[in-house]
Amino acid sequence: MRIVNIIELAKKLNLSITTVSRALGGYSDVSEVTRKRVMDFAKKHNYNPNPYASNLASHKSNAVGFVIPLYGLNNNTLNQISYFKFVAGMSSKINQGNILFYMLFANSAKEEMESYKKLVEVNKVKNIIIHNVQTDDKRIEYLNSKKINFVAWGRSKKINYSWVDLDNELATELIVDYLYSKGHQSFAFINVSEKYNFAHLRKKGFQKALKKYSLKFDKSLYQTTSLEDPSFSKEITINLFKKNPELNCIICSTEYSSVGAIQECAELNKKIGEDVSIITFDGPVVESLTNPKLTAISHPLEELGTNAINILLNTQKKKQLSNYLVKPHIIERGSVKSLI
Amino acid sequence: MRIVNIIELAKKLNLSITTVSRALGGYSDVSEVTRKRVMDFAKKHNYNPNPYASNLASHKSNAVGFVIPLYGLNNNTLNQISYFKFVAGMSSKINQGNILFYMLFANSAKEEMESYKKLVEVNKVKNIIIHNVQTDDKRIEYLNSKKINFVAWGRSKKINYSWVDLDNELATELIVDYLYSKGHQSFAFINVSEKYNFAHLRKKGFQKALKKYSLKFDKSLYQTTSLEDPSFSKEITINLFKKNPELNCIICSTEYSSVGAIQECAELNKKIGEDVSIITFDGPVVESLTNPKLTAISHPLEELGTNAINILLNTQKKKQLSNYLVKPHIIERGSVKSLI
DNA sequence: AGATTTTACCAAAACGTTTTGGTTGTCAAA
DNA sequence: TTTGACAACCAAAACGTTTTGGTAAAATCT
Repeated sequence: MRIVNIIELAKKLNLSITTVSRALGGYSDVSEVTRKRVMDFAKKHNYNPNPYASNLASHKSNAVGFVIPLYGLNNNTLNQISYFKFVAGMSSKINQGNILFYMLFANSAKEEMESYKKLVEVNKVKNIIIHNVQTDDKRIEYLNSKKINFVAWGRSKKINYSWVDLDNELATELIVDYLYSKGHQSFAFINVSEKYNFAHLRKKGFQKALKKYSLKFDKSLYQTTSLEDPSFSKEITINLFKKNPELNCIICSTEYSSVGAIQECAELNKKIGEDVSIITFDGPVVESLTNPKLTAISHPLEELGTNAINILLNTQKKKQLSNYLVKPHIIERGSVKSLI
Repeated sequence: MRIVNIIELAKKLNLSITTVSRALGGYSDVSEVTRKRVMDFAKKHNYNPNPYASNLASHKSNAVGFVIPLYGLNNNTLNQISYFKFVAGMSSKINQGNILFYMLFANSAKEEMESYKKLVEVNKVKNIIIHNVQTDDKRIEYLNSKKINFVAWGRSKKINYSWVDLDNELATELIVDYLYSKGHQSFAFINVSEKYNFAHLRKKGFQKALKKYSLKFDKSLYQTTSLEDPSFSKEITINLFKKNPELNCIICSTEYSSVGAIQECAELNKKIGEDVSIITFDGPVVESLTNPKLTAISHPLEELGTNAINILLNTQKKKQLSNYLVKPHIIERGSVKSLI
């Protein structure tokens, strides 16, 4: 006697389909006594409304969409694992609520935009999380035009949307605080091109912290690298040492650049954690696969994902912009030598 | 004048809804002339059948489910990136067809089994891809009892299901072929515990190839390591060199073990590609982040994903078991020295 | 030419929900 | 006692497809 649909459920309960539906849906025109009876009975028989029927009838799906690009910068594994961890952070919320989660992959810019359209027009998704936001982003334009509820992972310079982000400014500030507390007063910073807003913010925090300790911003110790090429950051490291033979401390903005720095230090026979201190933004490689593992500023992608979906589901009801700035902290792994 | 559903489509075409539906569905009771007219018109107006309506009406959902574990062995980044790449391989097929793709995450064994049940009972998914199959797997039992169409990524010892897998036996055979062709006749093999079937097959291929060249299987050169701990494989490497001071060639079954081997070689001042040759199974770390990058046997996860979903969608119609064995090949990156 | 099969089409039912637009009965206010 | 408001319920329509069970006309066979 397995009850599979709302019709059988209503029959057994001696109620109309309408009342059962509205009891389950939390409407106020059902008495509390009846509601409890319905809910208990539904739970007991493990009734789950057919999502296809329910989406069809209600026009709104409680689905969340996410598009992962597999081209350009995002074609590198380290970036992909970021997406993975971010999505994993969303998972518990998705599992709890009865939420459909649609993840699409895009192999080109064109496919990416089409994926968003597919989410909206085919899958009828009303909630979307986007990332790598540009100022004047076409996706935002589109999503607004379709009145889709969305949250961005990362901030562009012009913000008129809900977002979550790492506090990149605080991150570099904490790094400098930490290094200073270990007696370091001179350090190179291998950052990413400032056209990326997160890199801009990291530089800002870096300079702010320097000022705090009355340290000078030395242009020859500040370098930017492309986002993907480790060999390029190796060259940067070579040049840094050439220009500054005394250099004994490097801050890296990406895992790739720290891998490059590690390799060059090995070649120069400089021991990390001894002759040279390296501190970086955390990630899967430097946390366990480099030798030595690197001291890093945390980059809690799961937390970002969790907050993104929380905000998404809240703004769905409240219709009000909201945001969350994740606070990082230092994770010591011994690649920074104390000079005191 | 945007056409959004089949009703408007039929009206504009001066055909019945039935005929439009059947033309699009590829039924034979529609003339070729009409079919072409319908298909062209539908394409021109970017018509996509509402998946909820279509699943509801047809009782068979064209939805595909996939569960990613985030606990135990699968909690390590390198394993997670495997899932990611596998899923990415499925993506183009999913994007093309009007397929709903459900991806769930599980933080415990209990949650994992529940995720499969959720896919089947709540999401009404009829097609599922599973992985890490055990002999006598509870999931298979469950999926069979619910008559769910599924494909496994990987084979257990007892197979009565459709599957895709890397040809692990051929992989180690090709590795030995390659090493032999470079003049190597003695090599260590750091494998994984044979309780994993893929490791068993890799050993089998290894031994088969040894026999081919009349080489002896030297027990002291064959070691197994845990699947996650790089420091452990470092110790194994130490021991290998202790017992076999002449050792100049190592085969690694996982990225972790090759990272361990690399680190130990560095400590012993043995140059890779010169003093010691290393060859491994390919992955994101050894392909670009180690120094040097390692020569490897390809491990095309995307291809596995693509084939898995192809088989899944085919078996849906034909109701016949099927499988696909992906052929690997050597990718030279200079970590193997030629002795000839 | 008449009978049969095949081709090409269609109206209506079905899928399992949600939503709309009610109705009925009870209770308080007039 | 009538009126209005409210609480608690329900029948039927709607959502956009697919499928079922047809029909009429054309083609083929006897």
